[in-house]
Amino acid sequence: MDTVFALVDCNNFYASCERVFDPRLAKLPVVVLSNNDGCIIARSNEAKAAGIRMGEPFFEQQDLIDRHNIQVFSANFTLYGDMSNRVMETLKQFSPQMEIYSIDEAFLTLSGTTGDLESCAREIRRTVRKWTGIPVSIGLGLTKTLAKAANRFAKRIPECDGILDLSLNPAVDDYLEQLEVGDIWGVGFRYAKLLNRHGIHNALQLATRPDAWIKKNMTVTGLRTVTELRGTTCIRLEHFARPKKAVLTSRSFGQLIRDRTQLSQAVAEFTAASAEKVRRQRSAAAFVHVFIETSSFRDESQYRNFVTVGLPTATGHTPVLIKYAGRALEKIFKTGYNYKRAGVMLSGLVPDSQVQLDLESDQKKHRQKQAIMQAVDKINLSQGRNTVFYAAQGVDKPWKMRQLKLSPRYTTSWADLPVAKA
DNA sequence: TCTGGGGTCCTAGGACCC
DNA sequence: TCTGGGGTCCTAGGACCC
Repeated sequence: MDTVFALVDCNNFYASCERVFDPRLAKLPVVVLSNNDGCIIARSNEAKAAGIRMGEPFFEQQDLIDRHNIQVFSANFTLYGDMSNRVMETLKQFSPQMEIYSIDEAFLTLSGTTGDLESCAREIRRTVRKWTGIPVSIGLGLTKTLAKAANRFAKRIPECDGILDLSLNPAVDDYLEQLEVGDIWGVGFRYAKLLNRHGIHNALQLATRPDAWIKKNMTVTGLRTVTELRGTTCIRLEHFARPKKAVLTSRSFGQLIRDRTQLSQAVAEFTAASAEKVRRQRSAAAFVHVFIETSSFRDESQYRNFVTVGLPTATGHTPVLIKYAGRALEKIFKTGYNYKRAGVMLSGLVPDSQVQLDLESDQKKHRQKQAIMQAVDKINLSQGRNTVFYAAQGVDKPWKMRQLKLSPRYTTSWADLPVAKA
C-alpha cells in the first residue's frame, strides 16, 4: 500500500468548456481569448496543430485563424468557473484528500498498489468525462512535483491515453531525463536559462546536483523542487483553501479613457468587485491600493502610478472602500493621458470577526452595514453580477471590456439555457 | 484599430533599536 | 577621525504558478 499524489488536469480547459455545449465544435479548432479579446489563452489540440501560439495577441494571428477556420471565443469566466466546480465536485467522490490547485487542476491522494492506481485513475477520467463532458489527464507520482511531471507525459504521449503512473515506475529516471528543466513545476524561464548556462538541461541532471549548489542558485524553493524530483515529499497537500492575503481586480479598457469621471467610475467598479471577493472569504481590508496606466504599446506619452491608502479600521463595506479608492485615485490622476488600464487591490486582510470596534454604536452600525452587504451579495449571486450596484460605478461604462465573441452562460443564466430540439 | 488577469513566496538591503 | 555586534521589521524586486 502506498499513498501517491495524483494531479488531475483538464485538457485545454476553456476550449473544452466551449465544446461541451456546442457539439458542432467537436472536430473544429477552437481558441479562447483573454479579457478584452486581447490574447489567446486557450487552444484546442487542433488549434495547437495549426500553429496558433499561446499568449500571442489575437489580431496578430487573425490570418492563421481565418485560414484554418478556427472558432474564436471571448473568455466566459462565469461558464468556466461553474464547469470547474462540477469537475471538482466529481473528483471529490474519489478521494477525501483533495486540493483544488487552480481552475482546471486538482491534486488528490490515492492509496493502492501499482495496478490498482492506474485503473483508479482511468475510472476518474471516465467519470469526469461522463458527468461533465470535460476531458482530463492524470499524472501519478510520489510527490506533487513528480505527479505534475507525469501529467505532462500523460498529455503528450498518445499511448498513455491520458494516464501515467510514475509512483513506483522503474523507468522514472528515463522520464526525468526526457523532461526539460523549464518544464519542471517550479522552474520558470529565468531559472531554466541559468541552469542551461551551467550545462543542466533535464530534470535528471538537476536532481543529481548537490543541495548546496541548488540552494545557492535557486533558494530554498528550488531545493524543495529538487528534493521532490528525487521522490521525497516537501510540498504538502493543502486540503483547505487558505484565505488570500490580498485581492486584486484590474482590467484593460475596451476603449481608452481620458475623462476623470469615467476613470473614477471604473475604479469604483473594480473596488466593488474586490470588496465582494474580500467578503466572500469573510475578511475585511485595511489598505486600498489603486493603480492606473496608459498603454505601453502606443506611441504616445506614457504614465503609470500606484498609490496606497490606509483605512482607519479594516472593512469589507463597499461604499467605504469606494470612498477611499476615490481619494487614492485623486492622488495619482493626471489630465491629458489616454488611460488603458486600472486596478484596485485590497490588502491587510483580517478575519471579519477580528475587526476592532470600540463603541457600542459602532457595533450596531457595523452589523447594519454587514447586513446590507450580505443582501447585495446574495442578490448579485443569484441574479447576476452588478444587478445591484453603486451609483459611483456609473451606468454607461464606455470603458467596458470588449467581448465580441462571448458564448452564452449556458449553466448559470436562465436566459442562456440551451434548448434541446426534438 | 486590436497586446490578459490574479496570485504566492523568498531574499537582500536599509532603517531602526539596544 | 576612528567606529561593535546583534536583532527585528519593512520594502522592493525577483522568482514562480495558473
